[in-house]
Amino acid sequence: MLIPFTQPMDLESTLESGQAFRWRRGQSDSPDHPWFWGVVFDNLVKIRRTEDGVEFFSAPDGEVRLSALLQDYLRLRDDLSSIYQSIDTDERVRAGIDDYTGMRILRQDPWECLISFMCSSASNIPRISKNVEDMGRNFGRPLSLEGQSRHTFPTARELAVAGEARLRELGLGFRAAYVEKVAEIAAEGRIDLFTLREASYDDALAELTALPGVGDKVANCVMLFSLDKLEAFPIDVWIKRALEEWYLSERPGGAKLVARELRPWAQQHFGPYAGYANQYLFHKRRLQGKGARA
DNA sequence: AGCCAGGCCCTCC
DNA sequence: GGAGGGCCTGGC
Repeated sequence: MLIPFTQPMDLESTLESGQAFRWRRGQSDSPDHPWFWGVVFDNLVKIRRTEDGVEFFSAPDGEVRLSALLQDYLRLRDDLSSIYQSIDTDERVRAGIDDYTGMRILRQDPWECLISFMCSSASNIPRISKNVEDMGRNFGRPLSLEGQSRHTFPTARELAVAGEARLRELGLGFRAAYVEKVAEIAAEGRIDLFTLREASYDDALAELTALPGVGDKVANCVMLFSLDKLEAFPIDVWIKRALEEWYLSERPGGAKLVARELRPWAQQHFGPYAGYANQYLFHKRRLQGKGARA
């Protein structure tokens, strides 16, 4: 099915910029319009950009049923031109926008997003992807589309039943205990992530960081990528480097802001779509590498 | 070999 | 309140 869409939409940077960990490139496809395979809300989806829009296939829900959800997931209703206008305050963001025009923040399943970013502590994207995929394969339910097989991301109950020991076997390391605890909390209904979409930024942050293994950085990722908090501003080592070198190194005395002051500064500086600015700066910085200062 | 990764938590001062 | 070390594991 084709979702007609002529506004900027770059699937490659959107799906491969470290927001989500389940997207894989299809093999032997036309290089101009590669298929991306992934799992979205209990559906196996393959998707690609075409001249006219976004084309996709899905199962077990058919394309007609999944179309609205996918538009939602891809945030096709975000008006990128006005967002760009809002965050384009300097040449650094401008360069990111020029390089990755059409990169969008995703609107993911909050549960999968939370557990995925809990797994990101002191890790890296290939390993996080492996952890998430392994959790699905071992504790989720099978999905198939056109002969390809993947698994749903496990529910809170499924992960709670799995337990720390089995999660450690999958290579989650010290994160396994946190995942088990949070899965138990969610399975018992002691936190409802979807209602946090309606909560204020501060309230959502407080609720999330009360969870074991969830600190300021992970909470901001979850809020940005799944809870509609586009002002969220995750500060990891890449963003910290980028801010310090690109924005703060020339401050009087070269005084560096401590981490606690960094986010308020960024949210003030970049405005209500600070999370979009974050994503463009992060993606550009990460692909440049830690040594690049230009 | 030893250090570091897209953090978090706990202990100390 | 904030600096510093420990934590699983894989990769260089």
